Parts: sequence; structure tokens; C-alpha cells
Amino acid sequence: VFLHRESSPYDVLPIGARAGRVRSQDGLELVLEHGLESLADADTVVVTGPVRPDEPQLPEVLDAVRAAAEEGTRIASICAGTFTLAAAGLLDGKRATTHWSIADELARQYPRVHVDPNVLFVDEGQVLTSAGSAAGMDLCLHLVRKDFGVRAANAVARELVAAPYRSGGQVQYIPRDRTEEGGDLYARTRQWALEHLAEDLTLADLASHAGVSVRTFSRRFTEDTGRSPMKWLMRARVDTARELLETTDLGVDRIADLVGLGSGTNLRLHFRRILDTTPGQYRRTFTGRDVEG
DNA sequence: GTTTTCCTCCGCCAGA
DNA sequence: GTTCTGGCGGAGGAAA
Repeated sequence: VFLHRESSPYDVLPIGARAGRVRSQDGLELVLEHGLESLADADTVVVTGPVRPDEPQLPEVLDAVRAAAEEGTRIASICAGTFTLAAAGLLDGKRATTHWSIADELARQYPRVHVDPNVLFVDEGQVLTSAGSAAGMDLCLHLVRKDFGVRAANAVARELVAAPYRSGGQVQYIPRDRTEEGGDLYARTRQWALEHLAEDLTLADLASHAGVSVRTFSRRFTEDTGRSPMKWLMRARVDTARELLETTDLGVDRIADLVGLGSGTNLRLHFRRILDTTPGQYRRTFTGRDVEG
């Protein structure tokens, strides 16, 4: 589990298929104090899964993970752990991701899973999946962010010397046939947009900053980030509003103004759509204060 | 809650 | 022949 026991806001419990000493493939000996019976007490189970996707899945692990899910436990996976969730049937009909190098294999083995190889993690509510190990950290920070808010997630990220927030839609690094030109496509335009959130930005403004046509910008941006430009912008606005709700005493109307959402009504609407809560509930949950305006 | 207007997204296609 | 770009237009959604 990637969260430091010291810095984690959770009680982190490493669990093995059975308690005792186990030897990893690279020869490391691990002592696991807890076996699968401990899953029954967990609120969230993070499955790191087999080292390789072609490793046989242990039936007792699949049964335990399935039983936990049926009890309502939140289940997350990191890297090849997604294969365990898929084998347990938890991903049937759902979007999921894993490391890009084994995404094709996941789609082949589990055709009922909608595999998205281009994102860092996928949040399907009770079931969450992530790409490579570093993306697993992003997923864990996403969970902290959901459970305890932006400030707590940032504190954990600082402790781990990690980026505080990389959205799930951010593209995985995948080697392409052609040379990567300039790395993260439109990163400068995204940064520029974040610095001008309060303004009435249109798709044409973003395309103009990127120096390409609206059509090309829209197409390449979506390929690069997994989200259409304006959906990405809306999420950035709501995320900034969340941070302002947590770290300031500003009213909803003022915050809506600062993040370019125009009115408190509009901010409430998008808060509800994206986070399924209200700004007031959000501030009360994470700060204990009420919201004005 | 309804209506109107405007914007975004996306498929299609032509040209480079 | 393939890939990429950019314009057009319709469908759907968002905002006022």
C-alpha cells in the first residue's frame, strides 16, 4: 500500500492471501500479519494483484474480494491488480484501466470490461482501477481527496514528495510509433487556462493560445487528456472552487466568480453534477464551517 | 420549469 | 497510400 502508515489518514493494514512469511519473486521476504479474513473489517481494499497478468489467480482471493464488494466495501486496484478485480467479476460492464503494457491482455482476457489504456485511473464509484505503480499513488491520493478533502491530499502528497493532483483522465505515458514532440501536448495551454480561470474562456480562446484550429485542438486535446477541452476546464473550475471552499471563508458567489462560473447557482449545479454534493455540505464536511452566499 | 439562444462535440470529408 | 489538419454541419447540451 502506497500510503505511509505515519502520514496516512487511514488505518493501513497489509493483507496477504494468508498470514505469515512470504517470499516475493525478486527474493524479498515479507511478513504479513493479516490474512484474507481481515478483509471483512476493511472499508477500502487496495489490490496490488499478481506480478504478471498471466499468473493464476488464487480462488480464495477472488472469493474474499467478491465477498467484500458484496458487503459494500470499496475496492481499488493498482497495475496488474486490475486483473484480480476483473477475474472476480467486479468490472463486468464497467470502465477500467491497468498498466498500458498489459491493457490489451486485460481486454482480451476480460471482454466484458471496458478497458481504457489511456488514463491514470478510473473511478467507477465502489470500484476503482489504476495504471502503473505511480498512477496507483495518484489513485490513493484521489481517495484521500474524496474522503478527507484537498488539504489532506496535498499534505499526504507533500509527505510522499508526489504531485498533489494528477487527474484520472490524464494520459498514461505510452510509447508511440512516432517521436514524442514536446512531450505533454498543450500543457502550456492548460497552464494558461488555469491562470485565466476567472475569465470567460471559450474553446476558440484555448485553440488560439495553442496556435491550432478549434477542430484540431479539440481532437488532440481529447486524445491527450481523455477529456474534451471544456469538460476538462469545468473540472478544473470545480476543483479550484473546492480548494477555495476549504482554505478560505469566501462565499459561494465570490468563489464562483473567481473560478469563472459566474454565479453561485451555476457553481452549485456543477458541484452537484461532478461531486454529487453542494458547496455548503462540502465546506461543512472538510472544515466544519458553514458557507455564506 | 420552460423556452430560446448559443456553444461544444463529433462525424464526415477534402486538401496538404 | 497514409496521416494530419481544418472546415462544415447536425445533434445535443448549457446558460440565461
